Amino acid sequence: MANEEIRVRYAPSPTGHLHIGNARTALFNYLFARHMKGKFIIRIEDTDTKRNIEGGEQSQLENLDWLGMDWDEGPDIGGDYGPYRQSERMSIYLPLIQQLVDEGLAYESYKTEEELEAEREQQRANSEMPHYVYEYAGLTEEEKQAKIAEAKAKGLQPVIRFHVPENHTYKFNDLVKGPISFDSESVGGDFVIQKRDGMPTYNFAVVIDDHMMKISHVLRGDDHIANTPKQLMVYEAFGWTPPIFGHMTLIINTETGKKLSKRDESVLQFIEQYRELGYLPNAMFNFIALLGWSPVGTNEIFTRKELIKEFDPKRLSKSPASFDGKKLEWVNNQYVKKTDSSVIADLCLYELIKAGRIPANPTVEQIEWARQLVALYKDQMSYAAQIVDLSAIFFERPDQLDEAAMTELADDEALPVLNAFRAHISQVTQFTAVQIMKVVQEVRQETGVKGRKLYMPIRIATTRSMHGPQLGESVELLGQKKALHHIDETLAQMKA
RNA sequence: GGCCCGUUGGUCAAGUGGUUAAGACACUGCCCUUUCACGGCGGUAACAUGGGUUCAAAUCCCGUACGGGUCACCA
Repeated sequence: MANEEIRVRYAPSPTGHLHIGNARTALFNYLFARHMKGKFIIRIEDTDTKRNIEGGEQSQLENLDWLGMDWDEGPDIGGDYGPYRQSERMSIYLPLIQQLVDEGLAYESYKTEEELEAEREQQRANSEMPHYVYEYAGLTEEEKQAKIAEAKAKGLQPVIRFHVPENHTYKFNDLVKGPISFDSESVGGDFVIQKRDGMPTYNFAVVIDDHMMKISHVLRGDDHIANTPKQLMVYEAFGWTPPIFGHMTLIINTETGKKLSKRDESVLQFIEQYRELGYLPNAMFNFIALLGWSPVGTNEIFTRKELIKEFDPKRLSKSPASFDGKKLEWVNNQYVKKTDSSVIADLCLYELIKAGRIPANPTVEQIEWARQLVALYKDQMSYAAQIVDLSAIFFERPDQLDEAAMTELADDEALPVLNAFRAHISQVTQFTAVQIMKVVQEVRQETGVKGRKLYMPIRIATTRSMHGPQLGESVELLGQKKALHHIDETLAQMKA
């Protein structure tokens, strides 16, 4: 095993969009593969035909791609160990299931779901752990056959259950958690390996595929720990060597302290939602890599390349990772600031159009205007969708001025400043930031007012707010007409 | 309930027997600045708990408490 190629996989079921938790699993597998110069494989686990959704696989792949992960083998590109969809691997599973049955390691089970549910109900009532009870216990071979014949006569379809060995301890050395062991009694009885509809179950198919695809390491969520002994049993039954397992802690919601649940609405859970808000893929990649893993130094901002270089599964955390949306915003802002303005502008343009702030088919002038707008806010923007609120003063009808603003305007010097500014600014032919600031200087000379007493009234009157980006640029983007209109409204208000 | 796992500042998170117990986010002070933001320099604040082991324990062992995961013909 030691010299064999490192091969890891991300194996989603196509039941929905790419969830943060899954994205993280994929990402760590990806980093591990790239770091070790091994292979990263994608396999679709679609054995639950009822839960598969239209476009689920496509969405998973698209979002991985958006995050910047590439894979060496997968359902879309094939590979030497295909097919890469479990639903297409029936011809591999079926003979192996039969083999176990022939060897007496698995058997047909006719207990119905109702019976099983009743059984579990009863056990819970007795405060026992719910578990399957061997249905042919104490029967002779003849009696057993008779029971099977009876079930068949009723038209019942069996499932295939795996015989769980008794008095056996299953141990593995987890890459993240260290040594873990389970007694065979603790897995809940003989488990199903083939469902009534003929499909293999997860715990069976995953073993077959990982073995056939020569997977060397399995990095997955904590929630799979309890499945591991079952899988080890299957490896044992076939005489195969299991891969190395590493169970990563789950991502929890800081507010509730619980595992991020898809129904949890306090946190956006899907990669697509962040994409839609204008988050940058590299920032998401960076942030997700820090969820349950920490680099050696104190730096937290890494390129994909650096992360590949730095990644070490030994540094995967043992305690739960908490999803902190504020931190994500900060990380994304770090990226926004250093990303090419035109990229940010395009994302913002999309958001502005979506918000109805600019038309769906903007003119060249409108696009240019939007670019200038974005440049003003780039440094403080966490993600592109924020441009909509940040730039509200350029779109919404001016609100009432707040008390603090009115206090500023109540100053004796405010009125002369505004009157002078209005007189000059209405005459400007080239309405640019440079010209506007020139006017401000003229007002200064004319009135003798300077500093805050000069700038603040102008800022408030034009942008209708005490705060905002650079004055010249802001007023330029407002446009002459709007600026004058705002000034007039303000003057009217001051007289009232 | 059984079995598994975890517990360092408000929130994350380094730390693997001897440290002034990193760093980040958030909060906050000062500086920069016409304002906001960005940026720079500071600040407040932590080893769940009780027993061991040891010259020495956040680090190792046991118990307790709290939290989480899992117990499907879902993955």
